[in-house]
Amino acid sequence: MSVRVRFAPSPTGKVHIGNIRTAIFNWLFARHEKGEFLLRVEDTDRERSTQEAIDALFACMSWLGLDYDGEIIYQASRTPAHLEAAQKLLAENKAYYGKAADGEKAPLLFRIPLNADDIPAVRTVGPAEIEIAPEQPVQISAAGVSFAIISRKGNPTPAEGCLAGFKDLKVLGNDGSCQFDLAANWGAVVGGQEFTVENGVRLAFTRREVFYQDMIKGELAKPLDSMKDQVIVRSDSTPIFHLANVCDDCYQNITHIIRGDDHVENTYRHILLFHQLGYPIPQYAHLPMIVNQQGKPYSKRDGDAFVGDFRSKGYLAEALFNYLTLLGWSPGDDREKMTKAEMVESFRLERVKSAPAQFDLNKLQNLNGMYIAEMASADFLAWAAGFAAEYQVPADTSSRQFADVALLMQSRTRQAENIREWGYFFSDEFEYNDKAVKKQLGNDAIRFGLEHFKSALATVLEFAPAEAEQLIRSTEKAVGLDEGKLNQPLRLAASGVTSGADIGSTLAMIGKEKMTGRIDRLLAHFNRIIAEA
RNA sequence: GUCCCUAUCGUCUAGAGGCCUAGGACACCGGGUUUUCAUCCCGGCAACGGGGGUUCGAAUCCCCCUGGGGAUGCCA
Repeated sequence: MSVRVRFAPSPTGKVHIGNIRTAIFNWLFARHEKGEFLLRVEDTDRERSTQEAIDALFACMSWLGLDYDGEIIYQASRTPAHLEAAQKLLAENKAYYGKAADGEKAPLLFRIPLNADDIPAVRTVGPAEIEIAPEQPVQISAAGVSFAIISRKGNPTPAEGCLAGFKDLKVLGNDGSCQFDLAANWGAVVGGQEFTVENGVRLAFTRREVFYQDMIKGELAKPLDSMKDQVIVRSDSTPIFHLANVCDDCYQNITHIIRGDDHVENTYRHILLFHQLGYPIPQYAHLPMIVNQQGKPYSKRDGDAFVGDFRSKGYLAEALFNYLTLLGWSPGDDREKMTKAEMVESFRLERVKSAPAQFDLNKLQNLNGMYIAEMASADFLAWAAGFAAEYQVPADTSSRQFADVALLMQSRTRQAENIREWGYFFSDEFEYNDKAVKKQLGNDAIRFGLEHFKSALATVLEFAPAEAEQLIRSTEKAVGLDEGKLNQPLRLAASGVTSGADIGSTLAMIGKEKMTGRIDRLLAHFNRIIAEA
């Protein structure tokens, strides 16, 4: 059967970096296996699901190039089917009504199958014994067995498990005598009778467990006696996530479920649900979580964890996609910057790590810079133009001048925020780095050189990069300065700061007239800060 | 509290008993190129959490501890 995976977000907030990483891994796996990548919107939480969140989700997915196959399924529209499945389980005695709270309808519970031995995903571990606190009576009913274990510190701690987990349970007393034999009372208990057993010190039974092979984590298992029957239909008759999720996975013929680590505990129950519903059990792969730069799980407070924010901060989709892929996965060799095609080709779930990965903005920025550096000029221009206003660059972004500046600065742009530093090309309004001004202009010869350069400027006709640089050299020579000594002072005059593109191009781009004014302005500024000091 | 998962440089990772005096990348620090800056090149700093085993040999296997994460809902 060909691979079918799904991404099933619930649109209750903006898509988060961890969610989209799950989508990416599903997508990568599907494309690698030449299978299908389906999208299911789990909007059953009517209170918190919003259209806005759904729109944002689509926007993020298409931005990242996560194309999906087939029709989108909206889970809320399938509620009748979920309820129908619940009724079927009830009719087959695979579910039962629990206790109703005051004035409410009873919720429907999924029963961990009593005949679990017949299920391939369940295996017998062997005899087991649990020490229990004798002061706490053991309660036995169709809903399960409840008792109190003794914690490491010796305190009685409440515990309970489903009936199926204790099929041949014997409650043993202090003298080793059997206080209660479940097998002997099986019919009565299943029939609804409740038993309370006092003074038990030990539970003896055959332990069985649900197990499966996780494609990332390896073999995982959970004892039946640690599982509880789970509500699948609420008192208000709405289906619960577990039911809806499993039903829809059946409906969509999902073959591989790739999701976050936080779902491993649910998996055992889901496996049983698949089985009881009469569907084949899919393969599972649980992805490690992504933690923030403090090493903590992302929470609502980590505002910058929303995918859309990365876009608006100027991260390229390719860079973010590439970076996220590297969080918890590597191709097994030294490649890091990879094309989508390369990632699809090398992607193996088996190579996904199993421990949480910490998000590193530095590395993302570096990768982003690499992607920016190789953008086609036209693309870079369009991208940069989109951020000019936001970063107060007073330029007509369709102008020739803007294009020249952008291309000159492309190789030193790692994030959109760097565009803020282009302002001096377009406006005389910029701040000086005073520390640098003091350092660079403290020398009389330098200030003289600047004056000299200014006058020389008036005499030149051509002021292209090469000529500008030539003029600096000849000025230095004329006033007796070593070569290069005028570079930084002129850069300060031009931009107020000490770093930028090459000096000739920078001056030429600003132009003769403006440079003349800016040299005067720098000199005046220097005199002012010296006077103040 | 209980159950489960997990643990290599600050960070992302390579490593599946000898190829490891542990490799790459980011960050950081030097040096070179660029008469500035960035790119680029060269170099440096820096890790197997601790303790027990198993083995001729352990980052790799087992156990314990510690740290981190998850789960313990009529949330998803």
